[in-house]
Amino acid sequence: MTTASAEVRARFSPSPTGTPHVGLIRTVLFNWAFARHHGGKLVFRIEDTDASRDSEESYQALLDGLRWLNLDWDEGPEVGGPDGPYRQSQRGEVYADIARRLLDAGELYESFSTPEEVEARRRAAGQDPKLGYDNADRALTDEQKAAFRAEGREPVLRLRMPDHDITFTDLVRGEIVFKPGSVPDPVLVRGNGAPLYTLTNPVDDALMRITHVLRGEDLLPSTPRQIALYEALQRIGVTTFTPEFAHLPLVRGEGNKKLSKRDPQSNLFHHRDRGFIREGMLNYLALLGWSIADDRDIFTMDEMVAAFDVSKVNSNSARFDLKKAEAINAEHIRRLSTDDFTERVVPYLVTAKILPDEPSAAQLATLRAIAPLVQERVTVLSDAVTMVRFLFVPEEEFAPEPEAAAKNFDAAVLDASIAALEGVGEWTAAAIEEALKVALIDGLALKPRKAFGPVRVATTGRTVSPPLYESLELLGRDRTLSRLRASRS
RNA sequence: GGCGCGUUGGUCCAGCGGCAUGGACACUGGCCUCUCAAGCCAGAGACACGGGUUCGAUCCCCGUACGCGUCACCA
Repeated sequence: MTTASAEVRARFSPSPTGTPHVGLIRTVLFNWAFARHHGGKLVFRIEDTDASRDSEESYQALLDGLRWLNLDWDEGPEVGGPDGPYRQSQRGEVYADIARRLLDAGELYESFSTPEEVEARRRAAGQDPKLGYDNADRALTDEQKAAFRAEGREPVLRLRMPDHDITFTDLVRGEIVFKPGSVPDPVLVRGNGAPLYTLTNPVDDALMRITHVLRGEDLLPSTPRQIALYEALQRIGVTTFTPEFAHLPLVRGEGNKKLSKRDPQSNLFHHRDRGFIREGMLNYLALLGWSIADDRDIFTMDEMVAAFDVSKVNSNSARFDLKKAEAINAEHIRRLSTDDFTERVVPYLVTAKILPDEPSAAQLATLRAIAPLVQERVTVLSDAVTMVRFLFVPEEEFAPEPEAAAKNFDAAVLDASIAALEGVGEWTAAAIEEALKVALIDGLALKPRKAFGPVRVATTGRTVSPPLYESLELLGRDRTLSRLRASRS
């Protein structure tokens, strides 16, 4: 195994099936941070060799997700590069050529055994059929092959695994050894000539001169056969080195299993739709197997890039914890400027029909005014919907939550509030506060909780709202008074 | 079952030979307070087990248990 050139070249090579999974995005993020940290290149390649599972929608969703997160790549779809095309479905001739050369060199051999035959042989020998292929076709004679062909059988192409230990130093886990015989000769090309992942993935990594492969731990058992292929590719002159490997911890869900694609929490867009912001999502994902310091877990992507060290990645699996993710997200939301927050929250209000598709300048001004008070009260952007609804809802549609009204309405308090607010001169939060305190705390000798509860429910409709005086100022005198009066009828 | 990886509070991440441990989330109590948050203070809570190496092991080695991954003409 010789060393690579100095430039770091990392890659991510997803298969476009389904919707982007947070575990996949975590892996992309680590590759991205690794490449950026080392000033190297990040290659993006699409592994769409299984037409029955891959889809264009999934491919577009992948691009959408990565663009949302601002995870950029140096070579790949849409940006091009020297080693394209970057979709494996368009690289058929590359794989056919290499497979032919490997076969000619004796690295691959034709195998005619069906899975049923392999299983039968295992059973006949008293072995566990789960042991898999038994390498029985390694030494087929030309006559035997001709006989199989005469039966109409099409051979698969298998890689001849070496009979020595395969040892490599995983950047996360250290030295890992696989003994000869523990990995059966894998199929690289189907009977119909179609190349499989087992061929295309290492071949493309070799052709794209990838120096570091950071991927999920679930791929650790497939590493020995890939290293064996690399060694074969070196013997036929396709590449000169074997990349380094780093197997990142799995992302688990509730229970202990790998976070399932069926679980909504695994869906990146589910979180985006709820109002995770990219800064929060990325920060949380980074924590799944890595930490920036022992006393800090809020950071920016610039900080992550500066600090990222793949050898510091934890080797045990991580659990996706929504509560922690939300806490991290909330912290990043609070760090946004008021304008930025306002801008980002608008689409969520539009989706919820709180604002029209084209909000008016007045509506945006109101939103911006309430924004700082909302900003520190949300964990995801969609939380803002219920907090600001009272300011934008058409007056005829406004109605306090029945339960809150039943519990909080108090005729004496509401009457006193109406009288006090009618007398307010300039309609400001400070004046409103003064008037209500004089009337309710001093006048009726009420505890603050008892005093303001009815006013809050009558005007905002809910028992929980942004701070009351500021809310009323923004609501305006007319709507405040009419809602208070309505609560008395 | 074979192969491989892992095991520090409920969860995530630190500590990797020298006082049983530090931070975050969650939880509990308190302060603040017009509600809810935010903020501040306090509290509870962990080194899977057994051997070995060592003056000394959470840390190094071996074993056991448990968990997980993987064993396709999917990726």
